Amino acid sequence: MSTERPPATSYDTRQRILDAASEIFAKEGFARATVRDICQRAGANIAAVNYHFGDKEKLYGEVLLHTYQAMVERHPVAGGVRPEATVDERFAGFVRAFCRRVYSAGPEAYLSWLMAREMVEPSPVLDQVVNTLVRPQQQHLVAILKEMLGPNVPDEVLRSTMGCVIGQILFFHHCRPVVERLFPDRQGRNPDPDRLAEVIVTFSLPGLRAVRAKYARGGEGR
Amino acid sequence: MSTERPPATSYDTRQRILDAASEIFAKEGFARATVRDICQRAGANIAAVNYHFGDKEKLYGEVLLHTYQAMVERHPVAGGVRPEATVDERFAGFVRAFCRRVYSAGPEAYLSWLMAREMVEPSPVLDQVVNTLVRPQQQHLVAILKEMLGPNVPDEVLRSTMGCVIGQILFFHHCRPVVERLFPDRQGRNPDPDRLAEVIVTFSLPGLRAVRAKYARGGEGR
DNA sequence: GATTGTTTCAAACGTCTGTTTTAATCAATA
DNA sequence: TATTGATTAAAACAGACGTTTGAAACAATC
Repeated sequence: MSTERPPATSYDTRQRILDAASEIFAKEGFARATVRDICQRAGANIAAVNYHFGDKEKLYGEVLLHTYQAMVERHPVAGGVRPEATVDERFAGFVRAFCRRVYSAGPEAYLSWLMAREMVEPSPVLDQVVNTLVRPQQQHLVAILKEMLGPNVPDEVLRSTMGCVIGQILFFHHCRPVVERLFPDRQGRNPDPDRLAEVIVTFSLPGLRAVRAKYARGGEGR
Repeated sequence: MSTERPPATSYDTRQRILDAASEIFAKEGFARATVRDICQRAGANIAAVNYHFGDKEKLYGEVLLHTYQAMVERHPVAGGVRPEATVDERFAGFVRAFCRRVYSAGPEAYLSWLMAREMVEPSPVLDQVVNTLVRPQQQHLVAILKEMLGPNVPDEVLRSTMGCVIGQILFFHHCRPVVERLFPDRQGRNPDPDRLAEVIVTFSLPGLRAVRAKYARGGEGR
């Protein structure tokens, strides 16, 4: 339409490369993914990556940022629960949204795979991803947890508790190869996000109350 | 001493390569680790890997199996708690032993790194590792959980609960790059295994009782 | 229609990797 | 001491990879 942005054809190749790259990076990882594969799937020439993105690493950076951004918009952190709801409900909303992110299927699952790989082979963009995209999520959860655990809980316990919650959510994703081999009958099937979220909430709420009770001093314990 | 085993020198190179390889595979991953680096660190010739192990992949397989085996012997699954102890104590022992395995330092940490990489890029030996080394650990935990959750709990819930427990333990290991960037003051420091285990037990016991209560029918509910 | 700047293309470059080769070295046997 | 088999060593091989090159194709401007 306007003359300010690059013409349609070039934008298309750029976008096609981004799409192909997000799939191949997610499935193969940065090292095993080849620019030849990416360009072939995108129907572009090998030189296109260097022309449009500079090099393989910058392409990867753009893929990771875009994919994470899209996922945050697709599954907002509150999980559809209004801020006026009870803490327990907001907690359940957070867990449900997170589970839906992690246990999606198809192209929506690419982010989970990319991030899992980042945990083992961090790339230069991870700093930016954490600071601009992960931190808001973490702050949302910590705010909820602070409300649930009371004002006296030390920061270290708050962090551990946060780890307990997120760890439960991520387990079946991060340990999938082991789970698949332990239970071959379940092979290839993702856990149902909402049912998993329900189990995690059932499991966590009493634990959170126990932690609160442990640190409730000064007339807080009922 | 005896003439039956290979002479000392050759055994030494073989062992030196194994040691060097476990470090480099753990730190760099299978793909980024080069046989040149491994042989240089082992003080051996490049051809030694192929001579003693066949190829890079077989060397890796032996490294993973040996490392896992050593860790199982170093931190037995019961965590020093006797079988006559209460379920809660045995549960705490399991969690503590697992935490100590995952959050060791130095060469003892190699297994955690190797396994974390396996979760993202499974190798052919993973089948054997899971079946011969992981499964006994899992069965030990499941036996404890069955005792804690009662007979009526469905297998799927049992599995989810197991995931909740292991997920909590693994979080700070599997998500270390994110945790480091969220809390730069904690950078480089592993969580203290025993304190983390304590938090996880405190957090989990009430959750486990809640799950038990949920599935306690037929005169079980008090 | 000529010109300019952008985008595509095929081919090649240079590097790094796992592996193989072939000869040298070593230890033990006869 | 001569011989045999196992081990080490240096060098080269063959393939894959990210990147670059230089020309061709294209679109927009004058």
